[in-house]
Amino acid sequence: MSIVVQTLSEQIFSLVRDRIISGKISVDTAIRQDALAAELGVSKIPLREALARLEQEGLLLSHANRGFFVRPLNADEVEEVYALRLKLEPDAVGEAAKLATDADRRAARAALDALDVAASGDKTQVGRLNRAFHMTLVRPLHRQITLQIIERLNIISERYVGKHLEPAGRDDRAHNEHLALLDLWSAGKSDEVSDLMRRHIAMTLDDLRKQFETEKTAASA
Amino acid sequence: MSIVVQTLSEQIFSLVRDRIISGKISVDTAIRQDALAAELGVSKIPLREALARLEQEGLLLSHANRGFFVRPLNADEVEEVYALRLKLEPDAVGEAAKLATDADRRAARAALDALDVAASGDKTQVGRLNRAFHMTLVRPLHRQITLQIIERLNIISERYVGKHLEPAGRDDRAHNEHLALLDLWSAGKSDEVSDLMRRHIAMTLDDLRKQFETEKTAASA
DNA sequence: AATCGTTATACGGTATACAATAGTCTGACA
DNA sequence: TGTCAGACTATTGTATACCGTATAACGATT
Repeated sequence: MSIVVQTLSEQIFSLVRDRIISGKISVDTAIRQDALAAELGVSKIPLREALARLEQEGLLLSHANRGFFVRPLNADEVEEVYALRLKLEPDAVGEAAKLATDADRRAARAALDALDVAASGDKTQVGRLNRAFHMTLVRPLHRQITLQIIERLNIISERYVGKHLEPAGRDDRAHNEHLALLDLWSAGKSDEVSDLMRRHIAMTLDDLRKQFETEKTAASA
Repeated sequence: MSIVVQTLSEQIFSLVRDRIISGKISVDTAIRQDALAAELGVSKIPLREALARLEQEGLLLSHANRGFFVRPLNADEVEEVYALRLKLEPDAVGEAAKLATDADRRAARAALDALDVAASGDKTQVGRLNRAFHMTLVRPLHRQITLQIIERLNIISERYVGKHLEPAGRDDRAHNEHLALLDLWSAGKSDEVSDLMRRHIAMTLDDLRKQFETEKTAASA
């Protein structure tokens, strides 16, 4: 167990990232740097470093001399992000299943348990823990860039899921799928887990599409 | 033509990125922040923002209180990056071929011309212009995240290519492949250009593999 | 030789200042 | 009444000076 020192900039990065994901920061107005820095009790240097990182990560946009804005959501990007996930994540999870150690399997199990706990309790954590679970299925691959990209795609997905899918029965289905995924994965059934992951992602995309559709018709009504 | 204001931080980002790509910055020693800032005639604030971005981009690594290091190259990462490119780039180029406008085609042509000029002149620009050409083939897709990811993968690739492949006859082959790519792409032959791109990437990977092999045996001799 | 202090260097961060720019407000003028 | 120039304001982006501290290098000690 290696201890990891985190700089302020890195802590702020995660903190602001989570605020963006959970929709706590307005999309239309620039982030007030002085105000946010004061609120967090830091100076603007580590804050701006974190914001620069977040722009690189695709969560923020910056206009010179106007500041940083949360990247707006739109239906096209959903298609894009899920298309990318479908290309990368199922294969990665399948390969990772072959490489997973006992410790990896325990970690995945633990992540799923934590997700279940949150699902029947602190809903605000569901998104984060869902992502964490997904990532444990990829991590044994030990491919840093692949991992980073998949994590980034999961983060963006989470913004859409959190915003548009207030689960109704969805919870249950996700839970069952996750359980099945974990079983196949733990058994090293590479192809099967790969297939299931493909379907798992595709179904979420489908839910999002439908939701976007109803929201659009509702808006035009 | 929209004018774009660039902050210092963004300029430094590109500048340092190019230095990393071209191997001008040592891999083993931390980047001396005040020295580099002084050399560039800026303060450490925009410099550190740029370095934070570059870490997010996967070109640097930071250890708290020790600073930023150039990410070391290794054979495993080559496999990883090219595997990712093969999954994303051929399809993207194929799709983009369908969507390209006349202006897009002119831009691609121009990018290839610029690359050819550099290939028989200022070799130091070949890497950058090669990447620029590749990106013109993807750009009409208008998928920002896909584009960013592919560009990032191309940048990482460039480090390896620049470091390990001193072209001998390779130049010619690349030129011919690029020309064929551009023709198919401009003709909107989606599947064909996709296939050729797959082969184009695979061949470069193959060259890199061989080179790594000979370098390894040479080192152990 | 290995371990343990000591010291120097550079990093991460704060506080403060300031020029440049974008947005806003105001008032004159058509 | 509408609009347009110009003044005013707020905030960004950058610089400068400074501090505490982690890390590494070095030397002393056993």
